This record gives sequence, C-alpha cells and structure tokens, in this order.
Amino acid sequence: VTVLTRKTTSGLRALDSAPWIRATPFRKGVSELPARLLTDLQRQHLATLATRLHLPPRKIVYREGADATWVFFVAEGVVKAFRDLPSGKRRVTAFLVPGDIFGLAENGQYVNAVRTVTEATLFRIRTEELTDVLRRDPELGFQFLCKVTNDLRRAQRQTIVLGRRDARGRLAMFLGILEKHASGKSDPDIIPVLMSRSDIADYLALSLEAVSRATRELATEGILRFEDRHTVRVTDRRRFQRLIAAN
Amino acid sequence: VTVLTRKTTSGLRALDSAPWIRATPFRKGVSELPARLLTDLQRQHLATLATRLHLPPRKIVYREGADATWVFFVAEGVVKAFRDLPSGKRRVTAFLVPGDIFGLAENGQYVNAVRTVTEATLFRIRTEELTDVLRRDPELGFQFLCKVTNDLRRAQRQTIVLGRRDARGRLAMFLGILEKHASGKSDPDIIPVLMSRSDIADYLALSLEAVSRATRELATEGILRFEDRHTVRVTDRRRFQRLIAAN
DNA sequence: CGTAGTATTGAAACGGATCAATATCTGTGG
DNA sequence: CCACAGATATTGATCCGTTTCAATACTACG
Repeated sequence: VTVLTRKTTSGLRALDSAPWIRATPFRKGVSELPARLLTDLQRQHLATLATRLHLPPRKIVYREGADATWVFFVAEGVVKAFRDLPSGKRRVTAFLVPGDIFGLAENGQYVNAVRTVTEATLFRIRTEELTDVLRRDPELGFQFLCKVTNDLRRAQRQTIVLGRRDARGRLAMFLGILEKHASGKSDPDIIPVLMSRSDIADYLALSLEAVSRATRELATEGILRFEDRHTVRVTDRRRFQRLIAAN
Repeated sequence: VTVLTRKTTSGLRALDSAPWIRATPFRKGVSELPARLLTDLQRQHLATLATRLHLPPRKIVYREGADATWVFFVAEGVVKAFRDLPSGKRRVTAFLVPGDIFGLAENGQYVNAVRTVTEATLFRIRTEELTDVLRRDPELGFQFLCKVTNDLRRAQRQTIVLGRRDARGRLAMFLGILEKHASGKSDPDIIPVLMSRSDIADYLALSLEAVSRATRELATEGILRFEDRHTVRVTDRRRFQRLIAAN
C-alpha cells in the first residue's frame, strides 16, 4: 500500500496543514463544547516538526508493542485504537476523530494498535521532538495536558457504557457519543456511523449479533431509522435520551 | 466530622509533607514499574501551595458536579472516584492510591464524586494556582502530562476488564491490578484488598452477589485463599495468571 | 458479475441479575 | 466486656438477556 508523506513547510501558509487538537478546557467557559486549543503560533511551530500522511481505509498505523517513534494527530477521518486479546477477541479502546491525538507511549512502546477506519489524514511528530517542545513551551504542554485529561474522561465514560448490561442501552449511549462528536453538522437528527458493526461490537464488548439485534430493535421500536448502514436518523428523541439515561 | 488541615511550610523540612506523583514515563527506562516523577525542588514548590488534609474513612472529598476549586494528591490511603447513576447503581471509575492525583476539572466542575475508602492523607492545591504553575514550569507540566497519560492507560485497562463477561475473570484481573499496585510489599503472594466487596462490585460493574460468589469459587478452586476479608493469598499463581490472561 | 468480507436472523445454553433469606462484621453504648 | 443495631457479606433459586453455533443474506470491490 502506498503511503503519501510530505514535510510541511513553515510560514503563514502552513496553517492549512498544521496539527491541531480539540478539547474541553479545565476552566468554565462560554460553551460546554470542546474547542480548538492551539494558537496559530503553536500550530506553526508544530507544523515545522510534523509530517502529513494520508492513509487509505483499514490501514494499520502501528501495532501494539511497537517502538513508540511517533505521536500522531488526526486531521481528517476516523481511526481506531484496539488490542487483540489471547482469545482472539478484539477490544476497541477508542475511536479517534479530527482533533484527537494518539501514540503517547508508555515505557517507549505503544500500548494499543491503531488502524484507520475511514480514509484519514494524520500528522505525525517524532516522540522525542514533541516531548522536547513540550518541556520547553509550558503553554503548549498545558494544552496537551488538557487534551489528555479530556481523553481520560472519555475513557471513563466508556467504562460507564460497558457497565451497562443491555445491548440496546450500550448501543444508544454509543450513538449518543457519536452524535456529540458530529454535532454542528447539517441535519441535527442524522448521526453518521462511520465504523462497521463489528467495530462497534468490539468497542461495546458485545457480539456482532447482539449489535445487529439491538439496531433492529431500536429501529422497530421507532426510536431510530437506518437510512443506510452508516447513517442513522433519530426519530424519537425523547425515548432515545431516556434510553441513554436509563442506567 | 473533624477535618485536620495545615498549611505546609516551605524549606528543606517540607519534603516530609510535600505532594508527589507516581507514573510510568513515556521513554523506555530501566524498570517497567512506575516511579516517582517530581524532583525535590518541584515538590518544595508545590508544597508552598499545598494544604495537607487527613480524612477518616468513608468521608466525601467532593461531589459530582461541584465547582472544581482544588486539585488533590493522594499521599496515604485509598480513595475512590465514582458516579451515581439514575437507576441508583453506583459506578466506581477508579481507586486512587498514593502517588495519584484527582480533581482535574472539565469545564470548571468535577466530573466524579470522590470518597475516602480508608483513612487517607491528601494534599490539595487551588486549581488556578496549580494551572498557573503548570503554565510557567514546563518540566512540571510535562510530569503531569505523564501522570495523566498513565491514568488514561489505567482507564483503558479497566475497559478491558469490563469487556470480560465472566465474574471470576473480572475479579481475577482486578486482584491482579491491586497486586501490581502493592508490589514491593513483604509477602509477594499477599494482596491487600482495602476496599469492600460492594466497592469492588461497583468497580467491576457486577452485583455484590456475583463478586461474593466469584471470590468463593476462586477460593474453592484453590487459586486464592482469603486470610480475612481484606487479605488475599495467591495459592496457585499459574492458574491465577492463566485466568487473568484468558480473555 | 462474482467473491470475500460484512451483516442478519434463528435456536439453544450459559451466566449473571434479581429477589429473598440468613450470616457476619463493626462500632457504639450500656 | 458484652450486647445490640446497622451495615456488610454470603448463599440459594429463578428469570432474563446475551453468547454461541449455525445458516443465510447482503454489499462492496475488483
């Protein structure tokens, strides 16, 4: 598979292709929605260190346990972080979307494998170069701290989801999360579901069949309608929210 | 309930009662075990901002949704972060032990409630003062980034645990985690279980009864022995590890 | 237009939740 | 020091929903 890479150039034009991150800050702000954190200056700085890559769907970015050479920024598309268990089961620990980062190592190695779900545009920076910058630019380091704190909240939210026993409820919570991510898109009742059923199953720790049945149930109950396999319309928002909260 | 607080004094003696944090760094090191991250100088600096508090067991530190005034450091004891769900169920998102931090806000509010499990000694620093320091001292900010990244891994590991369907396996993985935390104690086969069965149930998203049965099963199978309710001895390490890995 | 991966549907079995009863522990006051 | 009360934990029986196995349908891509 061909991987396109290109060194980004510094300067004003570079912002079109400079890394960025999105998170909810610590402090109380005007909006609860996550915001872009980096200043143009910071982005330009990172851009001088970053390489851009454009990847096709279902391409492995790196494997679990590999040497953590790079830290990645998602610019476009969706990727998944996952682990394969001894039993052959696969656990998706996170879906990463534009504004997310991944590849922060532990002990010099990646802890999850990462694979593109859709076509994706990423930036990558050498781990050492990034940590050098972070150790020198306190404001930038602080932005990253906000981001990782946010990711921690996300992981905790997933434990809440997995704590539910009913497949319908887990699926509804998952779709609710997707909806927040995609908020600001054209039709507010449309949720784009970019990943496959079995990716969802791996994320929700359900069998593929259970996900399939849950989708059908929610549809026959009139809560959702599937325009196609990757597009859901919320047809009864009240019951949708009630199902999400009912745990 | 009486809460003892005391402003720490700066200077050399302050290290006896200065905040500290523990985490596995990004880079490959000599040991895989988490290490103390802060330098004496950094600790002294934090000590000038910190207040020490000593809390009895089962004392609420703060509630979910409260204004995030303070960031906390665990010096001694165990506390739990949790959320109460509409159904009345309680989900423990994390047990926090010495070297851990908690109270990093999202949008100015705490996202979990926190309560002591055992008697505990904490340090607290005003959120604004801490963030000010972090924005000025890049090395310190970087240490915090390592720490939060570590916590993110921990949360991801918990999603792996919750992904398992069998109560015995979940319990075994939980005990395995506890064992790592307590490693370096006298008898390597003894795991101190400082929390109650129902805390464990809330953490593992199991019913109290399921936890109870799982403990009994592991004991009757000869994998563990309960010296008392809060002390487990691993009697068959091979099968213990196999059970942990079998997922 | 075929083929491999992806998804749906059905039937049976397993395992945890729940309800209910009982046991044990812990801390308090007599 | 003991007895008691409230919280914590154990054990049993039934129910329900998900897993698993199996067969079939769909769909995207070359």
